[in-house]
Amino acid sequence: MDAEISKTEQGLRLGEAYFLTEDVPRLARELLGKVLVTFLGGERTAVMITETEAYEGPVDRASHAYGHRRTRRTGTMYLPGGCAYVYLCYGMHHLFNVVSAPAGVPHAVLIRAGEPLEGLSLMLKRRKMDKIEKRLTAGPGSLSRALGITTALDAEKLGGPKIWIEDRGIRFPDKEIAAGPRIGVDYAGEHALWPYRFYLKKSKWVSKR
DNA sequence: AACATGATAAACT
DNA sequence: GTTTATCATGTTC
Repeated sequence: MDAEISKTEQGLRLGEAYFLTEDVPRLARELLGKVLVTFLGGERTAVMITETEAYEGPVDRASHAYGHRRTRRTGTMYLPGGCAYVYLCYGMHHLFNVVSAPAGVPHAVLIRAGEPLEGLSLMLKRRKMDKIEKRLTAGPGSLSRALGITTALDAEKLGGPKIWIEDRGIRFPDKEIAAGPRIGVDYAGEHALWPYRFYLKKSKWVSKR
């Protein structure tokens, strides 16, 4: 079931205040249905967010900022909510997170998947694919590649002009949303079991069922 | 040495 | 179609 959104429709850009909450699991759930837009090199691409994960900084063993760890990489998460945290994973994947909470509280939401809405041909080109299929934008590394997001955007504010998030009024009832353990964080012990991953049950644009 | 992954191939059902 | 194994890749600590 594809979201019905015209190519030219615009939504309300979420401002910094939206991202200042410390309730990062709630924010992760709220971001489902929001529209992530990049405008790079004069070209625009957009997806509707379908899968997210919350990382609760200091108290979360799965977070890079567990125990207030502060390094060159994690410093970005201590910025005020509303900017991008982009880092390189496994040497080749640029993973995009939304920094959350006020300055000094290193919470973040990993955006794991989305439904393609705009700039489909450019997304295909960036992914070196020739037809639209799930793997275009399902999975955090694939999503970033399709949207042109790299570590060059680390610490970039989500107010535009390069990258922002819109509310186009798309809403989902709780019964259409699944919550479960996060992916690929087994090293975090029992914290890996926290139900901090959220996704749309009915969407095909999700990395794993 | 570890790491918030993805592509591919081979061996299943 | 699905599961499973393997590996590419480079920054961080």
